[in-house]
Amino acid sequence: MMSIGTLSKQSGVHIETIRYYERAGVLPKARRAPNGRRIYGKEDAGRLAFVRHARELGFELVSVRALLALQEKPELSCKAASDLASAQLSAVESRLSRLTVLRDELRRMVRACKNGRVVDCRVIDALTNMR
Amino acid sequence: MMSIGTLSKQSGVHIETIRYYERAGVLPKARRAPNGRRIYGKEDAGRLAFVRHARELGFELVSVRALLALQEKPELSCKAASDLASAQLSAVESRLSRLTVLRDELRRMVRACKNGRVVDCRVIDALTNMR
DNA sequence: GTTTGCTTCTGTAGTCGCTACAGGATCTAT
DNA sequence: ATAGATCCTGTAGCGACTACAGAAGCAAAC
Repeated sequence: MMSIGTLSKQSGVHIETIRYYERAGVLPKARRAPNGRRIYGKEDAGRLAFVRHARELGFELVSVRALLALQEKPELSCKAASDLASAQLSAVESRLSRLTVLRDELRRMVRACKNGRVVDCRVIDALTNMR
Repeated sequence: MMSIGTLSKQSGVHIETIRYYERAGVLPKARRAPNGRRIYGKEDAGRLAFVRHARELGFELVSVRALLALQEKPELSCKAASDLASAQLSAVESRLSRLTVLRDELRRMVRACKNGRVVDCRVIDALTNMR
């Protein structure tokens, strides 16, 4: 049993974000103490961790909700979960390859600029005369 | 000399985005025809291309504004431009390494889920019992 | 017992980079 | 003259937070 502040410190998730997650429906409506304050148990900490981890993996909140819905019906096939993960995987792979191209271009840009004048600057030049 | 619609088609940038860029100060206030409509020349198309390319490289609009300000003072050293590009480069590199970790984890998750039941599903499990 | 200061509450507004209208004006083509 | 395309401004919406304002409660020092 802990307050929202404790959960926040423990998880590293801002208080406002925890409340936002409740509003957004990825955390259940929190139990309240008689004074109206939210109280959380271990289960809540686990669910918050689940949400955070999914977010870090790039899942959007709609996908997180979908995964949570699956979790609550353990008799179903996990095809849907695996489909979500596959979709996520190809999104990540395409971001990776795009980012690799960008990194190479930025490296070239930085290397080409050895503190000359802006008029000779390859950084700006690279952005201006592209393709 | 062209209309905003033509510039939009030519550049592949939405009309609304072009107007937004003007509002955001990364495109100059457009020249207007007597009827009040925006008209653009080659120079504007070039600047729009600059902005788009910088955005695709992950520069935020504030950085784009900074790069444009540099561009207008060609007598300065290009250290500032190169600093911006270096910052951008390390941001991209850290995103890359994070994404690589995520990709591996997602691959493991997908491989581990061979359409069993949710109760055995490694996708959800991987998100729940992490670290 | 009161004052200080911390935590929490709700509700609303701001962020970034667009995107999508609504409602009106104006252009072009038939 | 009329239809449909294009343009204008202004405002609101998106996602995933983040940041406040103003009120209430709580714990501890004085």
